[in-house]
Amino acid sequence: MAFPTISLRPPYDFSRSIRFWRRSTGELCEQWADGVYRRIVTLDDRLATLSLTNAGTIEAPAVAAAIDGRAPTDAELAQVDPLVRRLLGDDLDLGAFYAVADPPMAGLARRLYGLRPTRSPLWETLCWTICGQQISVAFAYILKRRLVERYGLRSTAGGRPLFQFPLPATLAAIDPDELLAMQFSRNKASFIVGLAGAIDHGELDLDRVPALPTDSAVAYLTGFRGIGRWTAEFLLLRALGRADALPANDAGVRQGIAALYGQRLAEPELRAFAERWGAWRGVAALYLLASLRRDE
DNA sequence: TTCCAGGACGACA
DNA sequence: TGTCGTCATGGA
Repeated sequence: MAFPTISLRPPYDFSRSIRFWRRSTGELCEQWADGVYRRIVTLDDRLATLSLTNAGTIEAPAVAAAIDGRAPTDAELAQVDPLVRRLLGDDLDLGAFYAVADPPMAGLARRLYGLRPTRSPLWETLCWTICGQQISVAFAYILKRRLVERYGLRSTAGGRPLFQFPLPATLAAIDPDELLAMQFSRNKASFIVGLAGAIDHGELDLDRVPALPTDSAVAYLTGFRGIGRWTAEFLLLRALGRADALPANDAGVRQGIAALYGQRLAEPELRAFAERWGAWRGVAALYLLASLRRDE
């Protein structure tokens, strides 16, 4: 069956970009198997499974899109096109980043040529980031998986389970003690249930975040309990692809700089160091994180 | 055993 | 305003 293709901004390495955030095979809200990326999306207020496969090259990138395993209708395609572009970060001009990279970063960019990490929904990413506060990534994946399995909406795609991340209203209604039993810390349980409630009550409006400049978005988000500066910056980088959002307190970013530049920097020094990348400091942070992975 | 992971918060000076 | 203790778990 032929699926419509969506042309993307070059350079773009689909496979490398999809793999970037996937550091666990236990991820339930997205799938990457047999060259197909799948995620539950909302079209016309109904849930559907979006499938993407590579249909181009790094210099002429394109993806083929399917909805629920079939070709999307014209009306669906009109919604899928911008959704896919947001998901794959098509607005990010890697060529412009590569042009401002200093020699070590330029070397890293050559190694990771075409990497433009996939984005994920704000609420899901916010919860994931809170799961990841302070603990190892591996354990954070375990926490997220438990949350999704218990409270998410299960479906099946490609013969495997695929979940919609639990809605704020669902998590707002639970007793935080339920999360303690799943090995969430008291703080994490309180943060997630509290933020879910803030969204459910209209106090926290994640929909307004994309329209805010990065500094304003950080200020807005850190006004809520459980969201510190690292969480806000990491969220903006991962969920919205904000090129200038630098999670300077990130252990991985610090490691990446130590490995690439031989300097172990604390947060204030790291922010000053990152000024060399200007408005691309967030993308540089992503490349630093990628540089630490054995499979890259 | 100790330290460190993709930190945040509250108490305290 | 800046520092410190605490929270939680697992791997090195």
